[in-house]
This record gives sequence, structure tokens and C-alpha cells, in this order.
Amino acid sequence: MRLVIAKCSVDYAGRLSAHLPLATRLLLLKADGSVLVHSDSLSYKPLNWMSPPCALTTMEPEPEQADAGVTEIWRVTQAKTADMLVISIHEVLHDSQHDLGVDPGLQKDGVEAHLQKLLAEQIETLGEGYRLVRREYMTAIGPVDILATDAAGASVAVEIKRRGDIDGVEQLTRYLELMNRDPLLAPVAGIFAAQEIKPQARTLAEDRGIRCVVLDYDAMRGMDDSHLRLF
Amino acid sequence: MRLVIAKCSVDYAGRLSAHLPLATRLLLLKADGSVLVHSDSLSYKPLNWMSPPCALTTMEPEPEQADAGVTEIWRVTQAKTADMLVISIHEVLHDSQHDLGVDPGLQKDGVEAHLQKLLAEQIETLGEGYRLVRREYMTAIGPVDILATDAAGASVAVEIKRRGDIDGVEQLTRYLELMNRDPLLAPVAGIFAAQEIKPQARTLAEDRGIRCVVLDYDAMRGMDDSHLRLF
DNA sequence: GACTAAATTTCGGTA
DNA sequence: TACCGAAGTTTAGTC
Repeated sequence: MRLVIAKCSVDYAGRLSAHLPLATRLLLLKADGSVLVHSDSLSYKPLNWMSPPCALTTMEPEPEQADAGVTEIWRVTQAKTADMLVISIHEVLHDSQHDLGVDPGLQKDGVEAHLQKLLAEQIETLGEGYRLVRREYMTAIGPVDILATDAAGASVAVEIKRRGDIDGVEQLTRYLELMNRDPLLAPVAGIFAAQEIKPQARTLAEDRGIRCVVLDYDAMRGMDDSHLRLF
Repeated sequence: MRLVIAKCSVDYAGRLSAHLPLATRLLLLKADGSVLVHSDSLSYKPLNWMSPPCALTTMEPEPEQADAGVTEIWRVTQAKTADMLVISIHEVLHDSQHDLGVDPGLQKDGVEAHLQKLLAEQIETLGEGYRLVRREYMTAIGPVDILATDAAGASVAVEIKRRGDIDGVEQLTRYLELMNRDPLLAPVAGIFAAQEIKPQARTLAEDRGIRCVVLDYDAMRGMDDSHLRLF
């Protein structure tokens, strides 16, 4: 990994055109050839970047560019998409190289999959007499998060989200439409379950006869707060 | 901006729990207090991070941690969300501070807005006799990208996407439902226009009587390749 | 401030 | 490899 702090301007042409005026920025050159341009704020996302695989070529500036103060030009190209990133360097304030080695990678736990697992185990959260049929029940247009039956034995399709948005309601609606065409399954009711349900999503869901259930993640985890004990 | 290359392990607890085993990584501390942990590959996205506003506290390791080789512990907390990032440092290989100043920001051109502008100017791309009524036609649930009339004078709502996905079809469907309730406007036909239309999106759209049009961005730009001439 | 839609989305899983 | 859906999505714009 090479770290360069430089006064530079940046141009990108590819899926869109973008330009960064002259300023001091961090240029991050990774071992896989990718390049990231970061400013001192707006974390997370680089101002500009090039995804691997890509190749960096260092060029001499044209005379007129040299007159304008450009000392060096970096041209980063991606063979596959014809995207191009051009960094015009005016002054290098820092330049260092570091050998990081291969990263062992991230271990995650606790996303939507966890909510789904917990709800499957505690299916009576949805109501007395509910029973789990299957998680990730496959349909022609994709898997339904949970298929269950209610106390009367009728089918219920459950869509689980961390944040209940309109998109999630649309998704469940598509599943319900399809499943209700299957005479072996119909009628299938729908439940939209999420940690948080947006008002508009709730309105749309209830308008379509879909029940909304707000999930209490902490309660479902049974007060097990091991995930918070970092040391 | 402070750049640190260090052998470290990282733990995050918040919306999920995540752990990074001991390895050498770049720790990027921005002026706004945000922290990014980057490896030497997988560009764009940090392995782990903390968004501003957040505060960094440096702590001494516990004796047992010190025995395990930890020399310093960085604790990054976000007041608002109670998220926490803990970086256990084993060895600092590089540490430098840089004053970048405020970035003037990015200038973009050529996204969906550009496609919309081009299609509005070349509305007959959709068919002979088509005429533009308005771009960003407002409805109660949001703006329709383009409202036009066909050769017969009937209303046509156009939804424009770079990548035509199912979500875009749902979006247009909602607009059409609403607009067709307006007796002054109804009947309103729908056109789903995108540079690329996914098979499932096309199937869904056509099933709902929505016409799909694939836009040729380069052709619409009229072979004007000025965006590619960076210098 | 809440909510919606876009993103050079990126990223991971599955058929 | 293509396609689909999630993401600690983030970010920008509008009401």
C-alpha cells in the first residue's frame, strides 16, 4: 500500500464524468492496483476511486500543464469498462510505501439473517398457535424469508427486514400474489416483520391486508448481551 | 488527517457485531473524528469504520491484554447511536499527521439526470408524434421523470433509470395507479426507459402493460464524446 | 426533521 | 457467470 498526500486535481470519465478542483488530498494506492482519493471529511466513501483490476501509468505533463503547475500525471485505467481516472499532481507532500500482507477478513454476526433465525425459533411471537413450515421457502421469483401456519393451519408468508420500508412491502406483495395462485398453498396471508416500520410502509401494508409486526431484537435475543461485551 | 499503519485487531459492536483478527492495516483518522480501517485490497469500502460525529479515546491495555502483545487501545464511540469501535494496537509501523484543509467538493455530470435531459430533448425516441409535456411532473407521491403525450394525444408517464430493475417498475406502477385515478389525466400509459433492462424487470413491466425502451446513451449524446476527452 | 430515491452504489449468495 | 437482494448501506434532495 502506498500513501500519498498531494495537492492535485482529479478527473474521472466512465459511467459518469466528474471533476475535483485543485486541493490537498490523500491518494491511497492498494496492492491490487485500485486507487482511492480521500478528503479529510465525509468518511466512508472516497471522493473518487477506481476499482480493480486497473493499471496505473505515470506520465509527464504537457508543457502547458507544466506551466500551470502540474508536476506529474497519474492515469488509472480499467481494461474491462474503459473507465479512466486522471490525477494531475501539483505537489507531493508525503509519499510512503507499506507492506500490509493479506488480510484475514471480517467476521460478521447479527444482521437480518440473525433476526430471521430468532423469529423462526420463536415463531409464536407472531401469535399463539403459529408453527414454522420453513425458512427461505423457495418460490419462482425468490425465497420467502419464513413460511408458517397460523392457529387455524392457514399459510402465512413472513418478510423480515431490519428497517421496514415500502420496498419490503412490495417484495412481500409479489410473493403473496404468486403464492396465492398456487391452489395447494392459497390462501396465503402476509406478515411484514421488522425492527422498525416506516409509517408509509405500514399504511401500504395494512391497505393490502398485510399485518405489521415490530420485532424487539433485544427481547428476542433473550437479554443475551454477549455481543456488547467487547472485553 | 492522521495516517497510521499498525498491526491490530478490531471489534465493532452496534448495528451488528464484527471482529477483525490481528493483521497489519491502515487506520485513517479524519479531521471530523471519523475513523476508517482499510486493508490492502477490496477497494472502496473500509473493512470497518465509524461515522462522524464520534470521539476517540486512547486507553492503556489491561495487564492480560498487555501480555498478549497489546500496546494501546483505541476506543471510538458515537454518542447518538451507541455504536462502538475498539482497535487493539500491537505495533505501530507508521504514524503521520497531515493538514489537508477543506475540500472544494466534487462536480458530477452524466448520471440519470443527464439521461432524462437527453430523452426530454429527443422525446421522439419513444415513437413518432410523441411530445414532451413536462420533466419532473409532480404527483402526490413524488415526481414522475417525464410526462409526455403520444401521437394520439394520450398521456404517457416515463420512468428513467440507468439500470432497469424491478424496483423501478414498482415505482412507475405506483405513479400510474395514482395518475389513472385523476380523470383529467387518465388514461395514462407507462414507459420504462433504461440503458439496461433486467429480464425480470422486463417481464414484470410487460405483464403490467408497461412498455420497455432500452436507451442508447452514446447515440443520444449524438456521438458527442467530449466527456471522454480529459485533456 | 422525516422520508424518498439514487449510487461510478458495493458486496455476497445462488442458480 | 448472471441475477437478485442486502448493506453497520451512504448520500443527496425534497417536503
